[in-house]
This record gives sequence, C-alpha cells and structure tokens, in this order.
Amino acid sequence: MVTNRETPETSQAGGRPRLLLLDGHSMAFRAFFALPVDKFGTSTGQSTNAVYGFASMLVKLLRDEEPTHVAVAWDLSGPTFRHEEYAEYKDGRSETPPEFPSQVPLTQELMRLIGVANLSSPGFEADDVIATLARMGGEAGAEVLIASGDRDAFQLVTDSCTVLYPGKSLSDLRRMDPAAVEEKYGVSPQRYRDLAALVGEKADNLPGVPGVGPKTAAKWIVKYGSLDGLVEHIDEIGGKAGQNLRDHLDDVLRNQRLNLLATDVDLGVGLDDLLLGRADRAGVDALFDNLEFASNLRERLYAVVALEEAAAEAPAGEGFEVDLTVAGTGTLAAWLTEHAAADDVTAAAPAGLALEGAWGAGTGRVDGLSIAVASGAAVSVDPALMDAADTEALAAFLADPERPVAVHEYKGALLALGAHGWDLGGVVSDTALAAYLVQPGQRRFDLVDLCRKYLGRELEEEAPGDQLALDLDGGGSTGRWQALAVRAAATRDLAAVLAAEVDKRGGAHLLSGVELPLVPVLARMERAGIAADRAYLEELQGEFASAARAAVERAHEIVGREFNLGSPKQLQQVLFEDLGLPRTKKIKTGYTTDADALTWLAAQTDNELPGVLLHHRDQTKLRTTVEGLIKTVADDGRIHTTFNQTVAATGRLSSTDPNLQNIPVRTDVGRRIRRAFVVGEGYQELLTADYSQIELRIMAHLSQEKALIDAFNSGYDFHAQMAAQVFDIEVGDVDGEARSRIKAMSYGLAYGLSAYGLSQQLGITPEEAKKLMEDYFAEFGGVRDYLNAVVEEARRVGYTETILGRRRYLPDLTSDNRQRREMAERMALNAPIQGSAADIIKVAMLQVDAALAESGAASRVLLQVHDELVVEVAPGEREAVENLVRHEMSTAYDLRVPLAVSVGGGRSWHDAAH
DNA sequence: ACCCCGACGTA
DNA sequence: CGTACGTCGGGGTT
Repeated sequence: MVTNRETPETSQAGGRPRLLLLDGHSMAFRAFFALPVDKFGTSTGQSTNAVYGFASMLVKLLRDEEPTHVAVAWDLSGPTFRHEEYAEYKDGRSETPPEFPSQVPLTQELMRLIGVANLSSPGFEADDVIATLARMGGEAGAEVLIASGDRDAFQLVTDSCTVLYPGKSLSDLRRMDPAAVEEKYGVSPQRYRDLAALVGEKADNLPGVPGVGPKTAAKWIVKYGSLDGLVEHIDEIGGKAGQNLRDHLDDVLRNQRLNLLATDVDLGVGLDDLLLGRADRAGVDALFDNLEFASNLRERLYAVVALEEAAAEAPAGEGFEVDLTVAGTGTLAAWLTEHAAADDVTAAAPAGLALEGAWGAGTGRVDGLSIAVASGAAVSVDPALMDAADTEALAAFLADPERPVAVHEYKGALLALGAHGWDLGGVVSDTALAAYLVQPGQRRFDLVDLCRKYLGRELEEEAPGDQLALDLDGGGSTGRWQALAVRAAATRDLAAVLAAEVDKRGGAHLLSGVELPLVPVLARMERAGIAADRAYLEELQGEFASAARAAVERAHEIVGREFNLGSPKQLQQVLFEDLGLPRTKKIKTGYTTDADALTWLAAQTDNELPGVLLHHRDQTKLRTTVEGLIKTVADDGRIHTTFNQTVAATGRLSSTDPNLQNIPVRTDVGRRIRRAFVVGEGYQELLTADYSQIELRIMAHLSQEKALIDAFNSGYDFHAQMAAQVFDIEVGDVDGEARSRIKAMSYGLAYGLSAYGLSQQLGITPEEAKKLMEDYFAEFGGVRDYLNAVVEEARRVGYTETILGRRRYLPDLTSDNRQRREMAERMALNAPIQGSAADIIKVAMLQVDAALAESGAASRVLLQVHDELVVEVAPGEREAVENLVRHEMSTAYDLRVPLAVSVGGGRSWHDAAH
C-alpha cells in the first residue's frame, strides 16, 4: 500500500490546534467513483458506496492527522456569486449518477452524529467556506489541513496550510504543501490561480487559452513573475500560443476573477465551534444498521472518535488468522483426522472450503485446495503432491454428507473436483448463492466483495496464476497457500453471516430446499452436455453464409457501391442520405434500421433494398449463431453450456458459452438449427417437456380471478375462451384474429403492457387497444386488482415476492423520475409471475432428477429453457420417463389451476417438438 | 485490448 | 411507450 504521508510527530495534546477541513461534495464524489456502486447498497436498494468511502476516509484522517477541530463544507444547490459574473459557470457537466444525490444527506447525518460540523453558505461554494475557515484557522495559529478534490484549493496552501488531494485511490491522499505545489506545477501556491486561469478548468466550464497547458503557463508565469506581469508583456509573446493568449485574454482574466476563493463568507461560527465533538454512539449504530455496514468500519470509527489509541489499518487478510498447515505429501490424512473429525466439523460449525483451479464447460481442474475449520486450523494442499492415503482421506472428507462444508460457487467446485473423481457431499452453504438471495439484483458475487460488505474485511484479490503470489512472498509459495486458506476461512465466516441475512428475508427454505440442491443437478447437466451434429452445423453454416453473401451482392448492386450491411451507421447513410428513403424512428445515433423499421420501409417504398437487408440480417444472424455453436462443440462431440444461477434478478437461470436458451424456434429456417442438437450415443431419443402457459396460470393463481381459473380448469382452449367472454360470443365463433388479440393482451399484462404497446404489437390504433383493455378488465377485473395490489404492496415494503418467497427489491418504485418509477412498476408486475415460474421449474427439476435416480433410470436431464426441460432418454425408458417427467413437473407446486405439461420426443431437439 | 451500442435470438 | 436474459459485429476508444 502506497501512502505519501509522513507520520505526524506532534500529538494534539497541549499542542497547536489542528484544523481539518473537508470539501464534502468533492470527497463524497471521489468516494462514489472509488468504490463500485453495485457492491455497496442496502437490501432495500439504497446505494452506500459514497457514504462508506467518505466515512472510511474520514476515519483514516482522524486517526493519522489527529485534528482537534473538524468541519465539512458542502455546496448548496442554488446559483453562486460566480454565476452572476458568468452565467455558464459549471455548465455542461455530465449528469450526476442517480445513485449519488441520496447519499449526500446520509453523509451529512453521519457527520452530525460523529460530532463534525457541516457548514455551507447560500451563494457560495464549499471551496469558499473552506477558504474562509482556513483563514480563520491561520489567524488563530492553527495548522490547517484541507481534504479536497478541487484543485482551486491549491491557492490556499501555505507553510501552515496543506491540501490533501486524492490520488488514484481515496486513501491515497497527496500532501500538497508549498514545495509539492511548486514541484507539480512549477509555480508557487500564490501563483496557482494565474496558472489555472491560463489553462482553464473544464469541470467549471472555464475555457483557457487554446493550446496552452500547465507547462507553457508555468513558463510564462515564471518568466514574467505573475499573470499581471505576463499581461504587461503580452505583445512580446510569440508564436501561435502568444496569439491565442491575446485572442483569449478576456477569458483568462475572467477565469482569474472566478477562481479566487472568498475568505470572508459569513458562517456564523468561530474556531471553537469546530472542536471535534463526541460521537452519538446509539445514533451512529442505528445509522450503520440502516446502511447495513459491517462492524469493522464502526469499530475503526469508535477507535478514533473516542480518541483512544489509534488502531492500525487492517491489512489484507487480517481478521482471518488461520493456523495453517501446508500439507506435504503424506500429511493431509493426518491433518484431517486431527482437525476435521466429526467433533470439529458440525452443522453449527461447518468447515470452509476454497479451491484454486479452473472450471467451466462441464469440467474443471483443481490446482490447490484449502479447508478451514472453526477452531482456526486450516490446511492447504496441492493435489498433485498427495499420496494414496491423502487422496483417500480427502475424497472421504469431501464426499461425507455428515461433514458440513461452506463453499463459494458450489457448482464450480463440483465440476473442478469431479474432474479428479471427487464428489462433494456435505455442502450446507454456497456463499455466492446466499448473497444472490439477499441481493438478487446484483450480477456478480466476488468473495472479496462479499467479505468487504458482510465481514468488513479485506481479502487479497485472487492471484492470476502463481505470479503474484510468488512476487508477494518473495519467491516462496507460502503466500499462495496462506491466501487460499484465508479464502477458506472467509467462506466459513461469511456463510454464517449470510445465513442470518437470508433467514431474515425468509429465504432459508428457498436456499437450502431449492437453490442449493439444484446445484448438483445443474452440474450434472453441464457435465453431460448435449450431443451436436457437427457436420450438419457446418452444412448449415455454409448455406447461411452463401445466402448472406448473395444478399450483400444484391444490396451493393441496388445501391451502386459497396458498403457494410452489418453497420447500422453505414445503413443509415445509404437508406436515408443516399437513397433518400423516409426516416424511421429516432434513436441516439440517428434513425433506427431495426427489423420493424425495415419492414415498414419495405412497405413504404418500391425500393428492393429494405427487403434484401432483412434477408441479410436473418441469414447472418443464423450464420453467427451456428458458428458460435460449432466453436463450442467439445471433444466428446457435445456442447456443454454453463447455467448461471445468480444472474437473473427474477430467479431464472441463464445460459452462457453458448447460450442454449435462445436457439431459434419461431421460423422454419431458424428451427433447422435445432436439428443439430441430437440424441447422444447410447441413448434412444431426446424428449422435451414444457409447461403450457405457465405464466398465465400463475397469474390466474395469484389473482384468484375466477374467470381465469375456470378457463384453465375447463381444459379447453384458454385464449379462445377468454376471447369469447370478452367479446360476448360463443367459443365456437371466436376467429383467429380475436383469439390472438386476447392472447397478446393476456401475455402483455404480465409485462406491464400499455395501450400504446398493445396497439403497436397488434397493429391497431391506441384507441382500439385502450378499448380492448377496458373490455378485458370489465370481464377479468380480478387481474387488474391483483396487478395494482402487487405494485402497491411492493411500493410499501420495497420488494416483490414469488410463491416461494423469492424477493426482488425495487427502490425505484418511489422515484421522483417518472420513467424510472414506471419501469420499476412494470418490473414489479412481472417479477412475481416470471419468478414464480422460475421457482416452479426449479422444484420440478429437483423432483425429476430425484425420481429418475430413485427409479434407477439411465435417462438424464440436459437442458432447461425457462419453461421447458430437455431429457436424454435411455433405451427402453421412453414411456416410463415421459410419465415420470409429466408427473413431477405437474406436481411441482399446487396452484389453483392445473400445471399442464406437454411432451414430445425424437432424435433431435427439432423432432422432439410438439 | 477494451467498451458501448444496435440489433436480435429465446422464454 | 412490455419483462428477463446473452451474443454478435461495428465503431469508437485505450
């Protein structure tokens, strides 16, 4: 860790007063960008990264600098005296991130509770407040320290006033004393304003002299003594820069007037009022609880505000003291016997397991393994160095369901260990999964981040390979094993904290009854993969590629020159500039060329091009899809996707590398790709089983709307029945148009559809769409009431909930910004429906997997596509497996309507359609 | 070598 | 101006 600070030698006791002044907004803003906003937030969606960063920076300053007096200066929102002179002052700043403003009052509240004064003055900026206080401090003989990210503060630097300016990280504050300013800018602090005036300040919208940077400006100031001196000799300055200076002298003089800080702001306080007060411990506790800060920061804070002995900053790894054994060949078995027996590893005190290695695409490898038990003992081992006894003892420990273990990324561990032939039987916590249930909106769950957030402890970043570890401990390899053991210990400790967090949110069953048991099922699916017909994929690729090439040639012919059909930018040029076709919907970069727009264009004009472009899009999309698949076919002739369990905010799985949840199905051409997914050797066929209208059934269940429930229970065509009721006709008289309108309406509801959106989709006027919605709700008012109630409840409690209690937090429901609020409302409508469907199919997967195992069948589940399972059926098991899958899927959850399942089989995924 | 955007595939 | 995802190519930046 690099610091530029020297240890202060003077203590405050009896010495000269030390006044610490902070620029609140600038330092909070630095904190905001120094810490990832998505890693610091409460379960209710309040971002806390700026508060946390500001607080920890302040704690560090209080500890290191031991000030006697402290104040934080804040900007107010209104115009300042600088705007009177220059109306464009600070214009054109990029927008404040939405997560920032709400953290300012929280930071101020924290300052108040700690006993630090918050000061501001209408018409002045924080810098002016600081300049005034610095003057007051100087006059009182105090040593003044200014923490500010605004360079204007450099003009205040004197022998007794130092600016602490943030460097790369927030804790890295550069001490800018007169010598440091001189060294960095080549001018004294008194002349810094002159330099800044010449160079300009982009953040304040104060342009300087074009082409003149700090170097030139300093040269001039040194030569002529000051800006005034320079102006006196302005005609002597040669070159382009000199001419620019003469042309922009007004700007420069304006800059110089504006960057002068006011030192006479009436603040109504004296130095005595800034004396560092006592912290309101209960208040700070309550605030930290609300912000869900870990205890670590709290303790560090109390250590300094109580002015007790300064605590050393926790270095990486501190707090995870492990009694480490690095197991050499033949020693692991003994360690396990001594430290990881039934008494040492219990349900109340699970061991932590950490792996070093790699996993993905249904396999993996282990390069290192650590186990940390509750006693503090830990072992690290290189599997390559184990002897037969070690291997046997380790395999037995890992497989034992009676040896509870916490691990971060259970599925990865299963794949990595599985590749060595080891199973993992006693996992009681996956810290990534637990954190996902606590914060389902987060998309990444790093162990390092979780430790910082929930344990308040810093973990070493995972070493990329062995290089870093070697560097760290100077050539040995103990650092690597120590770091791995610390990860194991961290996982062990984190599991307990997260278990409590999950429990607090009513997610215990969801975690231990659904998500955790699903992990081995997913691991087996990934390991199995799905057989691919490579030759056929290559055939398709060639076909799609040549169709695309033909489209390119035809397009070039039509336009009369070559251009890149894949570039929306060039397409816009060709369509709207060169050919002068009618403009489409505006987007950020001009006019859209999406499929809807091209279809519209094709109808608007006689020009052949839009149709050719559409065809080209289709074919290239198919070509790239197929190419992506070919690249992922493994040596075993199968494609092993990765199912991610902690990505989708609603609780769905996602699939990557490749994504097998978006293989084309809607068009005939696209569907051909599904012929490439085939039954593997030794199996009889592929079977697909999917839930019919599961989301609508869930809507019927949740809304308890009798008409929907009856329609599903009758067993007849659901959409036709709904249409019959809306249009008040006999079911037999419902035509295709009426049915599809009602179908779109029903599905749209679950997404928070608007009349406008419905009209777009159905190609009718918004008025007609509005009428349709009114007619629909006249018949099915319970649905409308339910949807309204969902949003209202979510606004009240801050989250939505699925049938299994899976939450989604939506803080934007109370946003002042209409667009954000309405977006959150649509998410709130959709989350319980989509999420409950996800819950149900996850339970179904567990039941199907268990039933297959129970029955001794060799058939296996390969894929999940949100409402569909793909099963590879072993010879002779078709009928039994079909019955089993139907049964387990339809009984996964007891809804108020039946869970209908439809099944099909065939040699390929295409042929298994139904 | 990265990131963002537009576009588009699925449920 | 309908939710949830992942991937690709282009085009801009490092």
